[in-house]
Amino acid sequence: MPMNKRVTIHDIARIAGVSSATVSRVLSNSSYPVSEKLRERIQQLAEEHHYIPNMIGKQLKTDRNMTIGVIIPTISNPFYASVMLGVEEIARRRGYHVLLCNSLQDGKLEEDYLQTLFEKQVKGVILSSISGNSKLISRLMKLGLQLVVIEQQLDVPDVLQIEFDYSRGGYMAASHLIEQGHRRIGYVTAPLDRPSRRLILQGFQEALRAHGLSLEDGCYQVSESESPIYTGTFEFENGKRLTRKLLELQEHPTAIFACNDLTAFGVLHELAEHQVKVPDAISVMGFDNIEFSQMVTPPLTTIKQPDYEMGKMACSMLLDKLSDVTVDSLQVMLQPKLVVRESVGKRSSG
Amino acid sequence: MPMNKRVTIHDIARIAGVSSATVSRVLSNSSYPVSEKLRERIQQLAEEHHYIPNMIGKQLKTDRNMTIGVIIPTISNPFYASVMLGVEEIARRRGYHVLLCNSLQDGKLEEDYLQTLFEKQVKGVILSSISGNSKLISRLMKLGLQLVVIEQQLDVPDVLQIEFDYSRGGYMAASHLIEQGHRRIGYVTAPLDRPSRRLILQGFQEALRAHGLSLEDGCYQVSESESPIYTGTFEFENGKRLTRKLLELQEHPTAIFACNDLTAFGVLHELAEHQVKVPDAISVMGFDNIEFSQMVTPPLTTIKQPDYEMGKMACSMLLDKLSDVTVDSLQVMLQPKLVVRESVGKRSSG
DNA sequence: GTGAAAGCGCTAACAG
DNA sequence: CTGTTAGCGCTTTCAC
Repeated sequence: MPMNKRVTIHDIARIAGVSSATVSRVLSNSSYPVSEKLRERIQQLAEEHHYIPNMIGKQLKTDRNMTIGVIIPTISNPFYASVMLGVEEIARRRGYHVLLCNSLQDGKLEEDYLQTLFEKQVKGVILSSISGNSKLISRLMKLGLQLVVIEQQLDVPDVLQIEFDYSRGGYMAASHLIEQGHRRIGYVTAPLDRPSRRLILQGFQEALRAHGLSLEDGCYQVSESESPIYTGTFEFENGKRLTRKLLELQEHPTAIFACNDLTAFGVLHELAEHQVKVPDAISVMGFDNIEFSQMVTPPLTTIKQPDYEMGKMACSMLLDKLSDVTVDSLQVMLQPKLVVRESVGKRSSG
Repeated sequence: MPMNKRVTIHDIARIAGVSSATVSRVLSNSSYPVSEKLRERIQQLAEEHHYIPNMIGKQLKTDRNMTIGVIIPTISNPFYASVMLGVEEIARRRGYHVLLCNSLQDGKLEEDYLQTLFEKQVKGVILSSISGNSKLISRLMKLGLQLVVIEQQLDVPDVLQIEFDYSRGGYMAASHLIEQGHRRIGYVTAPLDRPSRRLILQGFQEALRAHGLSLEDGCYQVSESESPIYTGTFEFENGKRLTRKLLELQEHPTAIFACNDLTAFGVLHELAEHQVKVPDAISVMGFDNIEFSQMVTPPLTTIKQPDYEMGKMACSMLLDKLSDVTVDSLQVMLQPKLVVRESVGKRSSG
C-alpha cells in the first residue's frame, strides 16, 4: 500500500520559494496583507498539490476546536434522533462537527464521555443529563467548557438551558381528555427518574384536580424497574405491561395517557391484542409527537415537544456562546402543543 | 467568569521537580521504565491538580486519532440509528469517539464531510455512500484514510465492505408471499437510486419467475421523484401515495411488498384509511425489521437486515484495520432472515 | 508586504 | 532510570 506523504504549508512554501508564514496567511484566509499575485500563486500551488490543512496543528496553536459533543440517552429513541438532526443542521452551517455519545441511561458512561470529550478539547457540549454530576461539570466549566442542557435543569451556574413546559403539557393532555368526556383515566409511565416525567404527571394531576377529578385506584401505573437497562424496546414493552394491568381492573379506564409516544405504542398494541377498539372503547394519548405517532393506527393524539427545534436552538445558543456572541438569556422555555389525531374519541356519558 | 488555567505535564513536572518527559512517561502509561516511587508521586500530583491530558497535543505528535466518522443518509431513519448504536458500542469499548454526519442524500454534503473529517485527521470512516465519488475517496485513501462501506459496493481498492444479500432478501420475501397463496402482488418502492433497492427488486422478480409469475401491469410502483429531499416522512408518504395508485387498479393485488419498513408503514396506513383489512383483504410485507415494525398494527411481517450487528461489524473491521490487525477478508456478506408476524395472511384460492 | 522564530502540549530519540 | 532536545503543523508576534 503506497501511502503518499501529506503536504503541509512548509511544502507549499518551499515550492513557492516563500516563507511558511506567508502561506499560512493566505491559506487560512487571514486578514493580514499579502500581495495579490503572491496570494494567487500560493492558492494555485495549494490546489495543484492537493493541500489539505491539518486542523490538529491549527487547533493546538489557536486552542479553538470546531467540534461539539452531544450526550443523549440513546439515538434509537426517535425523539433524540430528531434533536440530533437539529443540532447537526446548525453545526454544519457554522462549520462544526458533532460527536454523538449515547449514555444509555448510565451515569458513569455519561461522565466518562464528558471527561474524554474535554480531553479532546471539545469546548461545547449539549447534554440530556441523567447523572447530573455537578462536581465534574462545575470543574470542567471552570476550565472553559460550555454546556447546554435539554430536558432538565441543572443547578450549576452559567449552564444554558433549553427548557420545555412539561407540566403544562401534562395539563393540556388531561384537559383534552376531560373535554372529550373522559372521567376515569389511566396513566402509564416509565420510572419517574427524570424531572420531565415528574413534571408531566404533576401537570396532569393538576388538571384533573381543577375538574374535581383524580387518578383513581389502580389507574396510575408506573414501571417497577427503577433503572431500566436501555434496550430500544423498553418503553414499548413497558406500555404493554402496564396496560395489561389496567385491563385487569374491575372497571377499565375509558382513556389512557402515556408519558411518551413510544409507551403509547405499547398501549395501542396491547389493546389491539385484546380486541379493544381505539378510540371507540378506550382512547389513547401520547406525549412527544415523534414522527411515528402519525404512522400508527389509529394515528396518535399527542402533545408535541419540538424536538428538532430544540436541537437547533440548543446548538445555536451553544455556538453563540462559544464565539462570544452575547446570549440574551441563559434559559429558553418552549411550549407544548396539542396534536389532535384519531386515537382519542368523544365519550358522551360518564 | 473566572477561567482556571489548564494544567499540563510541564506544570506537573515543575511541581514534582522532574522533567516533563518523565511525567509524560507515567501519565501516558508508557512501558518505559520509571521508578516506582517517582511514578506514584507523579500520579498523586496529577490527581491532586486535576491534570487532564490534552489529546490535541498528543495527536499532533503521534499522528494517531481516536475518533472515527460515520456518514449516513439520516439518523431519523431508525435503521441507521441502530447501525450507529452498534458502531458506537464498539468504538466506545476501544476508546474511540464517533463523529456523526447526516448526508441527507446529498452527494455534495457527503464529499464535504469526507474532506473535513480528513482535515480533522480522522483516520477511519464508515460510509453509506450516495455519491460514491471515487476520485476523492481514492485520493484520501492514498493518504491513509481507511473506509468501510455499508449498504453498497464501491469500486475502489482496499475499501472494506459490509455487504448484505439484498437480492436474496427480495427472493425470500416473494417466496413467502407466494407460499401463502398470493399470485397478484404489488411492489412499492422508493427510487432505485441505490444498488440495494435494485437488488431487492431483482431478487423479488427472480422468485416470481421461478414460480411462473411476474409483476403484473400497474402492480409495480416506484416513486416518481428521483432524488427526494430527505425529510423524515418521505418514505412513509411515498408508501401512502403508491398504495393509492394500487387501489385505483381494476383488480387489486392481494399482497403488497414495500422496499423498506418505513414505506410499509405508509402502505398499512393508507389501507387502514380505505377500510381495507390487513391481512384479511390485503397482505403487507416490509423490509429491514426496524424496531417499529413490531409496534404497528398488525405487526409487520418483514425481512430482517441486521442493522445493529452491521454497525458493530463495520466498526470492528475498521478499528482492526486502523490498528494494523490483519483483517482476514475485505468483505463480509450478511444474510437476510424472514420475520413472520401478522401482516401477511394465507390466501386459499387464487 | 514578507520572513524569522517561538511555541501550543505532547512524545520519542538519544544521551547520560 | 532520568533528562535534554527536537519537532508534529500551524499561527503569530516581532523585525525588517
